[in-house]
Order: sequence, then structure tokens, then C-alpha cells
Amino acid sequence: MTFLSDQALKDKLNNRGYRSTAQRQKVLGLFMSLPQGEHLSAEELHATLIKNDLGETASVENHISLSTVYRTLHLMVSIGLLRELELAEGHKHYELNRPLRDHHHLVCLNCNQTLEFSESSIADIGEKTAQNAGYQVLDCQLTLYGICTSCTAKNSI
Amino acid sequence: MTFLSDQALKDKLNNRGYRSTAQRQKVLGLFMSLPQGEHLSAEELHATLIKNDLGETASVENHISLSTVYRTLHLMVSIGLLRELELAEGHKHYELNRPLRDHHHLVCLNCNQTLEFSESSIADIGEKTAQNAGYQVLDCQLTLYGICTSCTAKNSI
DNA sequence: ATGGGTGCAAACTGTTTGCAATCTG
DNA sequence: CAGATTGCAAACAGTTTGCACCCAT
Repeated sequence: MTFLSDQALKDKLNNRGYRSTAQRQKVLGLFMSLPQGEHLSAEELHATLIKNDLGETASVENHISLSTVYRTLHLMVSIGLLRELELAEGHKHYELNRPLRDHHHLVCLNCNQTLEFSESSIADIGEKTAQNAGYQVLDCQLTLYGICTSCTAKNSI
Repeated sequence: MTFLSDQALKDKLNNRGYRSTAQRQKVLGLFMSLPQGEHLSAEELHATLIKNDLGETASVENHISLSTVYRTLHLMVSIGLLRELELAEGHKHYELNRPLRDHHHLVCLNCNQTLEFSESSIADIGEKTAQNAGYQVLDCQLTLYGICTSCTAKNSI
């Protein structure tokens, strides 16, 4: 899933007893318009949505609330539309859960710099493992934690 | 590292300009006494430490504060003694960072059940990737998110 | 028309921080 | 001794929740 029409989203939601709403469409739409590899926190998402709305309609009324943002993120993660990333401290980040999940992260524990890398073999391992356990996989993440070159050099820590 | 004496811990800390304290020894000691695969949140760790102290000395004074627990956990993660797990919502969990990092997690997004599994090939992939990026790896985690058998059956969500 | 979804504001939870006192090297 | 570390309590940030209203089905 790299592109999903509003109608397709609606079907996906309705099939599970959920409803399609303007807010949910906007959230997914924004994620779909994001460049590959870009991820947002709940608050960044919220801020962006509001900014967009202001641009389009000059109305101050088109707000989506932060609570709804959180509720929507959870919903979409549980349906497999989004993936939740736990990178550096605190802020969780979200991104589209693309079909080929060969997109993982390398995080510096000292400065929080985050690098992305791909490794197609991981998805297979994940799929196989989950199958053995009877799980239906929605996401598969390999995260490496360490100290980056410049932090090692700076001998900080 | 499956066992580390107080002296070894002290050296490890001193080498980096940190100091060895009773609190740090207790924290690491507790993790070393934990059965393989067991992990604790900061608050569980804190509660356990206090309970242990009470048992041993009947003194109510042997408390380690929650702040210190947090500070110690961060320190030990950054040194590579512990690994931080982000499993279900909120609570982060910690466990000893054993040399063979072939110990990963499978989490149900619905009921939060967590399964562990090993897959030795992952560590190699991680090591190789980190090396390319010039990182010094401290931890390597593959986490699979999905829906477990019983949740799928219950058709909840 | 039903019951799922939303917004708001208030409540929470886990985590962090300033500071004075205390210990380690 | 100097400087790292601690405990305490207060502050925070991000996230969740109750409730009344609204809207998709």
C-alpha cells in the first residue's frame, strides 16, 4: 500500500466496523504525501494538519484535535496502515507502513542521530517467525542502538 | 557479560569517568540475578530493590530513589550493560544486554502479549550494518508487531 | 436513529530536573 | 577535596479519558 484512495480507506475501515471520517482521511492523506523515509510525531502531525487547513480555507475552524490525532494513530497502527517507531527518547514517530518492510533504523544513543537502512532479508525472517507463533504480522522493525562516529570521536560519554 | 563482579563494574565505570556506587551495584546485581528473558520497567525495578533492602536489613533507610533508578538505567544502557526494550505502550523495559544478542520480541498490538524468540542471523546483519555506518553497536533488536492467534480468533478489533 | 467519532479540558503516567547534602576517587 | 552522585519534590511532556455534541451508516 503506497497509495490508498479515500474510498479504499473507507472500505478498509467499514469492513472492521469503523467509520470513515474527514479527520482519518486527512491523516492518512498526509502520510501518503510524505517523502519516503519521513516520519512524524503525533504533535508534528497535528501541527502540520492544522497548518495545511489554514492555508486551504482561511477558516480557523478546520481544526483536528490532538486527541483525535492520537486516537487515529493508534487505530491505523492496529490496522496495519501505519507503523510506530520508537527512536530516541520520548517522542514516538509514525510513518506509512509500506508493503516491503525493508526499512530499519540505526540510532545513536548519545546524540540521537537516526540513520535508515534497508535489508530485505529481515522481512522474511519476521514473516517466518510470526507464522510459527500464529501471529499475523503488521510490522517488522530492526533497530540498532549504538554510538555514532562523531560521538565516539568526541569521546563524549 | 553474564556475570560481572562489583569490582569489574567499578572498573568499567571508572574507565569512563563514572563512579561506582552502592546503588549502581544493586541495580546491576538485580538484573544479573534475573532469570534469562525476564525484563523490568523502571518502577518495577525500583519496587523490587526496595523490597529486597527491607528484607535484608529491616532498615527503612536503604531506599534508592526513583530518580536514581532512571539515571542509572540510562547510564547503563549508554554503556551497553543493559538494553532498553520498547514493547507495549508506555512502560519501557530493561534487561541485561547479553553478548549474544539473538533474543528478540513479538508483540500483539491488541492485547500486548509478548513472546520472545531467537534468531542468530540478526546479530550478524546488525553488526555488519553498523560497521558500514561507522557505528559502534550496543544493541540490536528485531521487534515484530502483529495480532496474536487468540485476538484474531476473538475477532476483537 | 444508533452508536461510533470528535473536541475540549482536565487528569494521568512515566520521566526529568534543580538544588542541597553526600559520597567516591 | 573536587566533582560526581543522590534524594527529594516540584515540574514536565506526551498521552489518555469523560462527557456532551455531531455525523456516518
